[in-house]
Amino acid sequence: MANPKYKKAPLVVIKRLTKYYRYLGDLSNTGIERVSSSYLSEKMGCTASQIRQDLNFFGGFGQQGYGYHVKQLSNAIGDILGLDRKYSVIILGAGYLGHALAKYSNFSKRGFVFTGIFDINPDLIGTKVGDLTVMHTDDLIDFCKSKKPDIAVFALPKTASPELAEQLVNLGIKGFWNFSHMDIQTSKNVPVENVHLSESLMTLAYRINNEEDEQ
Amino acid sequence: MANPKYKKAPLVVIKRLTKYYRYLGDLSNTGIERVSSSYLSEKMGCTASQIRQDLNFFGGFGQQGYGYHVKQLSNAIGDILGLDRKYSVIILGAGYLGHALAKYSNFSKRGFVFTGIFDINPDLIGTKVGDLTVMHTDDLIDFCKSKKPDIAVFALPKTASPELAEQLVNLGIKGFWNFSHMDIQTSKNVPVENVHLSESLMTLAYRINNEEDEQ
DNA sequence: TAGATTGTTAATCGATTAACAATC
DNA sequence: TAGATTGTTAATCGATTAACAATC
Repeated sequence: MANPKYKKAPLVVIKRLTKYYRYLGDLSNTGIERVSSSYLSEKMGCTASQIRQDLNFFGGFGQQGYGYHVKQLSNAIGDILGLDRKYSVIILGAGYLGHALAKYSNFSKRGFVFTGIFDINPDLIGTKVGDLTVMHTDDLIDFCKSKKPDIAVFALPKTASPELAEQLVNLGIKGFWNFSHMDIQTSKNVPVENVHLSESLMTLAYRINNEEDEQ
Repeated sequence: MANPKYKKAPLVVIKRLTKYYRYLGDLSNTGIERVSSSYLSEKMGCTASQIRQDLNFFGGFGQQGYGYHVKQLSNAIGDILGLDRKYSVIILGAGYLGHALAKYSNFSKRGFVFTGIFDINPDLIGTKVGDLTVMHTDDLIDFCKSKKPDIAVFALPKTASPELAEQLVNLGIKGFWNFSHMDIQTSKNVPVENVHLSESLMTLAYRINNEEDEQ
């Protein structure tokens, strides 16, 4: 499944790749065709050396004396990240967070297509979220069997049952995007990307109290 | 403003501290009084050595032969993170994301109190979000002058004006929690915690394609 | 050609892990 | 006391930066 053209990179590199991808998209939108590692490094607040090191890990995308071709590089990074295919995504939890994610158009632009949204709250079942209709969680298994989604989003406020993740993996879910408090663990080694909002906010609190006046 | 009891730590350590805090809270809720670094490390999937190293950075919270007192340690970490005070938080953007954040009760439990929510959409002005009433962004400056909030959340779908952040800093905002695409830069060195959801989702895509079968 | 900028190696820096003495 | 587990130092590992030769 991995793009055999590129060797596997450490996660720190990948996280930075997603940032480069965003900046390159911005540059492309403003019509800029070429960019140097030093220009990008200044914009992004990192070292030019790091950018070149990161990119060179996957092969030579640049040209001496010229720099990098913005669109070409952007496409290459897209390929590395796996954005050259589509992902069917289901959302578990049709609260405000589920809504926010389902309606955020940037995701679909990158190939993430929301195909189902589920909840247990009877007031929500049948209501519309964009193009989708909220389904009952009882229908989740049947849905997965027939539609084979790739990614499951845990947008539930509280902890879901731990067995649910295991069940979903057996139904073919290949990755989890987890906004819930719960830790997701499955017998198969399926990747889980956690977005722990409280942890992010607490980090901000620390920084507010400890970074001021710093340059 | 920083808690003078504790020296300033690298951000990687702080991020882990927030995780320890979460796990300790869980342990505390299930009535467990003491915990060892090795037990915690197994639960969390890290090394016991790292936990001890992290905690020892701030001083000796444990006791040889016994381990750590859960509540005591949790409180100490809370103090380090700055959760021993209250933060007044305003939300910019009353869409689904703004709603989700405002209504998430876990934040207020940790001292983050939402005091205002703003939008430019006339259909939203005056509507209720929990206890709050959505205000027009035109009223933002007056609000800040009188209420002096600490944290501003950028929950806008698109990019806001870059000058807005600068203006908010001059009005006393001490930190930003940024969900928008935009990079927030201000003349004063005010901390910005970014939650770039697309980057997180793209990382998941990479991992789906490159981690499978791994143990 | 000269200038610019990459690709790439080597040096540095910081973070993680291992190990064990201290001590409850 | 003996056992358990921290506190802490030293060793290892990995990531970042600096430097410069290669080359467009």
